[in-house]
Amino acid sequence: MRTLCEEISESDTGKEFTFKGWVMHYRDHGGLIFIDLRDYSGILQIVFDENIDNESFKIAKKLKNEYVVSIAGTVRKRPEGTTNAGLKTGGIELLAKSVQILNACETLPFQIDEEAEVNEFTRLKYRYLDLRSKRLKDNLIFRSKFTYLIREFLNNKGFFDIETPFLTKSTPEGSRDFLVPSRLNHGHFFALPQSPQLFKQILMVSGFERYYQIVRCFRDEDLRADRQPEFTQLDMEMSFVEIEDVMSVTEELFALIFNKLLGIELKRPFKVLDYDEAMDKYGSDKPDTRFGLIINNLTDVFAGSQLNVFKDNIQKGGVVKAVCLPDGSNLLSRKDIDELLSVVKDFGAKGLAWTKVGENGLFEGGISKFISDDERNKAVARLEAKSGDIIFYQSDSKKTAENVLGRLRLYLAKKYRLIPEGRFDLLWVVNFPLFEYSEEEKRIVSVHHPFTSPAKKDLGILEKEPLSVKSDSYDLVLNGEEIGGGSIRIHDPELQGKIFEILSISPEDAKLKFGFLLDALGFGAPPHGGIAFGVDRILMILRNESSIRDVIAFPKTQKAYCPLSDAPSAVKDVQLKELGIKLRETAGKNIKSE
RNA sequence: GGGGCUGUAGUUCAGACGGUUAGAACGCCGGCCUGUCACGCCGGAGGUCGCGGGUUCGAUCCCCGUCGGCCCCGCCA
Repeated sequence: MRTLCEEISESDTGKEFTFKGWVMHYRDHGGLIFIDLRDYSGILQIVFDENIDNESFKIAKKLKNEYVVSIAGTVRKRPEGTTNAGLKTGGIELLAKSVQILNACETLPFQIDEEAEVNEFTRLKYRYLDLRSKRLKDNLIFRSKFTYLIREFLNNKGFFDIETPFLTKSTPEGSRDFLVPSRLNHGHFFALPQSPQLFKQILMVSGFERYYQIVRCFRDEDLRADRQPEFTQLDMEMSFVEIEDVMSVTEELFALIFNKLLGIELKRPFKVLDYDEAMDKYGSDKPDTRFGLIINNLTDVFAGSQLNVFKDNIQKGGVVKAVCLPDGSNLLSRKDIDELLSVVKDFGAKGLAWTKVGENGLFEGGISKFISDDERNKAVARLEAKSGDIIFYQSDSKKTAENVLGRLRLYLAKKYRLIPEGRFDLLWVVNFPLFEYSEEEKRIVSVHHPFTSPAKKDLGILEKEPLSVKSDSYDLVLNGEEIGGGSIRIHDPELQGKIFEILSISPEDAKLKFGFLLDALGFGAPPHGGIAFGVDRILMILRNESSIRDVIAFPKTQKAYCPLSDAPSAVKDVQLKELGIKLRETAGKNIKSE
């Protein structure tokens, strides 16, 4: 019978127990040895005393860090003055009566729970050791509780957990597919799903009405701190619903998660921001609303500006927008301001105009001498600027000005620590455009995906003004990260056909690529809609981590390589032969073995 | 595809104008220690300075290339 380290307490004093786990710390005092024993529940101090049990004491002498042991003994209160407030079991200890070494451990490539940050490649190579650390272990246990809570909630709400294929069809829109060659159909390939989108819609046609899945998705794109080639989505779909129904279930779910896992009561309903307003005020479709630095439009104020960069741009139809950094005069030296210029140039800005706000709201430095009293008073009023602030201006196309200022406000907030810690800002962004024009492809493309329903009110202008059409889609944003998105889908094959037409996807192509969904829509598809959440990203934010790698058990490096398993790797020629595959000459250069 | 930072002992980091034997801390090995908890004290081992080439009398340091790691842009419906 085995007991866990943190299962016992002072009330167990005098009782005998057996513990099994790892030697976390080893402190040899000559005639007395302490070890901190770690199991998945926590830590317990064990004492070996040569005068009390010489047999086990001799074995204890051989123990080293991370040895696996089984130790039996008696629980006792620690002598006065030797308790450890830092440990949950710090008031007690186990006096060992017998000990058995279950397994030894080689010298560690890095210290577990070491405060200094160990090179991530080494940590990934020995991931099993890194996962012994409290931080990563707690993250994964949290993840398990998180997914359990979701399943419990959705099952109670009448959702069915239904699996969809991993070996599926490559689809043209969206991200690059991971391909899997078919041995039985040479020259044909499966694709791993970017998401179960088409299948969950088909499940609605089948009449399940409420579906969910916590499912792996695959996208062969470049990696980032918040992007892995395989990641986990909470995928949901419902029949006979409107936007409000999807939002309502989502909000209830998130309220539950925050309440049960973080002890935080979320305010409901969540804030809802129009896409246009998000772009206008935050320069982003995933605004971080934890801090100010709101972008303001000053185009009307500077319509008659004597500053040519402002005047000419406005005449061309551009905008002048600005953010005000409170106390910026103190925070930034002249050199800092100069450095900001190169920062915003990286963001795509042509320049960076600025003014300091001095006494009585008068402007100093930068472009102040080109600004009239009237322009200044209006700008100060609109930005609610106070003396000591700095105002940064962008005069450019609406798109560029908003993008630059949106990124500038994030940059400034991070650099000058304006983001309050421990705060969670959840909000919806709605009324996205249905389409946008792709310069690269020289055609109209979907902002969300081609099955997203246009907003009812815009159906009349669908063909005349497609770029003005809004969609019935919604994104959920947490602390400036997009953590989920979804839409009401098109369930009318005729409307779906029109959308493909606008996207310049021919009926033949549409049939080839999505034919099975289009067929299904023709057999009594109910109105339906859904949403999908990035599980890893949510966990990253809830756990206050800076990378999703820290909430994934076995993540990959930025080159999509797994140092633990050495994947991907070359395969034997016979394997390729079976698949009917011959490598191109250029592919051979990087092959290391076999 | 592009930009930035980076690679020195098992780990985290120093290092020098280009010049004897490349240092520290932690870890590891050995010894001492009965109340520690990142125990302490004494001693010891441990280095292809990522890899390849070049310049040089001499390169860990300078130059070129290459491989890897992290962050970002593009990309990610």
